[in-house]
Amino acid sequence: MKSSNTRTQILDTAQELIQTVGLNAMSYADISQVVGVRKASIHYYFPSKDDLLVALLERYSPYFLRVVDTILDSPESAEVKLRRYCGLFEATLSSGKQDKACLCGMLGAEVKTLNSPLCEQVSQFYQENEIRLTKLLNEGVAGGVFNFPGDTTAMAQLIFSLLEGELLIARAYKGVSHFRGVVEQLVQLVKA
Amino acid sequence: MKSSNTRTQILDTAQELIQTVGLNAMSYADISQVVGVRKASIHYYFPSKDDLLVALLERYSPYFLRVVDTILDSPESAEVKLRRYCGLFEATLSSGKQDKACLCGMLGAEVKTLNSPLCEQVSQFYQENEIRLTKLLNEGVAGGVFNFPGDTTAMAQLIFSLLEGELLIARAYKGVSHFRGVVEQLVQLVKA
DNA sequence: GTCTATAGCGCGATAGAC
DNA sequence: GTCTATCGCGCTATAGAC
Repeated sequence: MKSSNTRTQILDTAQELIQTVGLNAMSYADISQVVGVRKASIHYYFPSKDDLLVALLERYSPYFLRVVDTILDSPESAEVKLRRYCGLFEATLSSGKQDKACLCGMLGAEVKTLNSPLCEQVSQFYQENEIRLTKLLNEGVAGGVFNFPGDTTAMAQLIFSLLEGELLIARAYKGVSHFRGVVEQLVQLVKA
Repeated sequence: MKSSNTRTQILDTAQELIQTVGLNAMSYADISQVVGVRKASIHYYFPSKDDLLVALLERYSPYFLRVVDTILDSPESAEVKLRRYCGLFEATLSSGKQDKACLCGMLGAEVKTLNSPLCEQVSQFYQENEIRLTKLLNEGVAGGVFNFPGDTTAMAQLIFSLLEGELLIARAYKGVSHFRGVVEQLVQLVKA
């Protein structure tokens, strides 16, 4: 269908814009210009901006987590899995014309301007990532690949915050090279 | 002077608002309501929003870095210094009515909407923090308090990204307890 | 489904009285 | 310095023709 294609284009464009400039700096007019339809057409698919954002998160979060699950289920070593997980974030950073952050990282900054169901969706995304990272770390520790002090849950939280923060810092500061250096340091830490 | 007092109130309010909802969600009207003067009066002190933001950064960055320097110059152990540095971020999170992020962390998310002199000020802040963290880590390693693989520069970048990211995550997710858990994990990592 | 047209509001910013 | 008043713009959103 042509209609669902427009819908997808709107979602894709909105996501890219939010990941670049943030939710509060993105407008229907911006989307309109990229997709090539009028603002009113966007309202046909997503009556309010909240509707658009809900649809965006309902698409983004399961997709991202499914990719993570694929990594976790792969036959690679825990170290490779961790590198691939970090690679998802690096790919986000350097895809597109401008450096992008994680969708939910951007929304984390703007979280106090969201209504509560949306907050819930964002924090749910964080939680699901931490759960998967914990599982990954547990595997690595059990297999003798990883060895670090403290507990895996706290370490998973540390890694997730680090990646989300690093995406924002790298955008303003040194770009991908900064990101890669930090990931390498992280891998050293867990292997030690 | 009464005038400079109003100016300070405007800066304080603007900073708190940006650290809570972000630059693009904050308006002169919002500041006006808190300070109790009209929008036009704010334009008297800061003709444009950029002027306000420049003044804000010129006040925030040196102040924050001076506090960091005080910590570095104290006679404490490297571990205590690191904990106190992290404590600066925790204090930011839980001061005020709502959870706040670091000013430059918020601006990092919105960096693609800033003009280049402002970007420069933000990335300068990141750099100065990383420099001081590197120094702190070097001290700890030299004194035998810290022991971790990899190099201190990358570790400093990791810690800074972690703290900036954690402020954003904790605001949406589990608040101060999440933050404290991650800091504790970090301290374990560097001491190992 | 997509369009034109427009309502209604909040924004940053300025002019000029006091 | 602070005010009232106002301009011009961009925003979200809606109504109604095609």
